[in-house]
Amino acid sequence: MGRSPCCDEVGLKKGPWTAEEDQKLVQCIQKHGHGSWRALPKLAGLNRCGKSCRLRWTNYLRPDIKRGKFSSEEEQTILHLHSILGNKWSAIAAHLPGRTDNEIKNFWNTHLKKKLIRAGIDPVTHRPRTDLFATLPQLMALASLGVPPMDYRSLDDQLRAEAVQLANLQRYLLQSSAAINTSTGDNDLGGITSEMDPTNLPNLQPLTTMILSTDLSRSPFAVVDARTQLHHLSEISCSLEQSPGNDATSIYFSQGESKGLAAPMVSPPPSALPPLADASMGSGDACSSSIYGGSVAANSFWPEVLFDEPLLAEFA
DNA sequence: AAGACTTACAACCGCATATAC
DNA sequence: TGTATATGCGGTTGTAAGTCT
Repeated sequence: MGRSPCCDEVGLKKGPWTAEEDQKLVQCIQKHGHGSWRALPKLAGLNRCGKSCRLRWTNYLRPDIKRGKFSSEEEQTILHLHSILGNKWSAIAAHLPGRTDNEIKNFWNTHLKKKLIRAGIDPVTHRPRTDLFATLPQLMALASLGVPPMDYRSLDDQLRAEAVQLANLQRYLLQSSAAINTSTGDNDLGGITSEMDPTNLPNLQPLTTMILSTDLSRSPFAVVDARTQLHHLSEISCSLEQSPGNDATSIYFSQGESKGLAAPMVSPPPSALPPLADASMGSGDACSSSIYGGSVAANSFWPEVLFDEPLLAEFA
């Protein structure tokens, strides 16, 4: 075991390759192949280590490398494969002819990762970012009305109750946002308390408690998704566009049903709820849809990732 | 025009695994 | 079977080019 001593040799050149070095390397590989990368530099007359030569060849000089911008199809493929394989760049590259793992990795780090983050999606899990939700208790502290008793007799009951609470929270946050927009134009929720009519605020204390105590790892994705979606609402500074049916509860239950959860028995009247966030702000259906190429259920926040069974088996 | 900042990507580093002896 | 070496991989860095102020 241990590290290769291949690059420990002193006096070897590092840094960018010159055209002359490239030419030497290409000619040597065309003539002798690359049976041993360690032996190759000497053979080619290069003052480089074998590792550097291998990298230069595989990432840049190989004749079958496809250069230029990634097509939208390639982008979709990378997103899809990354959702399954994670940062297995070489495995992803194997499904994209002509693209190197290094190139895909760079494309991911400079474009796709940022795109997902802007959309409120965790680039690691490909799920809505739950870390954003960490600040919700502070928001919740703004709504400090009475606490009604809640009796969670079963998980389903708990989920239903939570859905109602989430819907209330959504309404509250949207009201907050609207109040801020009209009064100050500011998006800082820290200043909303005096702007709000307390009689319109839902009772949010049970949800605060639930947020702090719930084990998210055992919660259905739907709960996490709905919570995250609601958190995004706290960041709204743009105008809110009417979009019937996109309330928290419908999101919650459309996801819940897809995960095999019980159908809802309680649902707030959609007409009573304000609309969901404007897609242009970088969260919600439209944005996710544009990222994932349209594989988004009509009334759900999160796109259904289409897992490729043979591929999964391959990497199981 | 120039400095600050951002973006893109080539290249390096070090760890993990495969292979040779 | 154990150890040394070679190779591959993923994370990170350095820097040139582009953009903004």
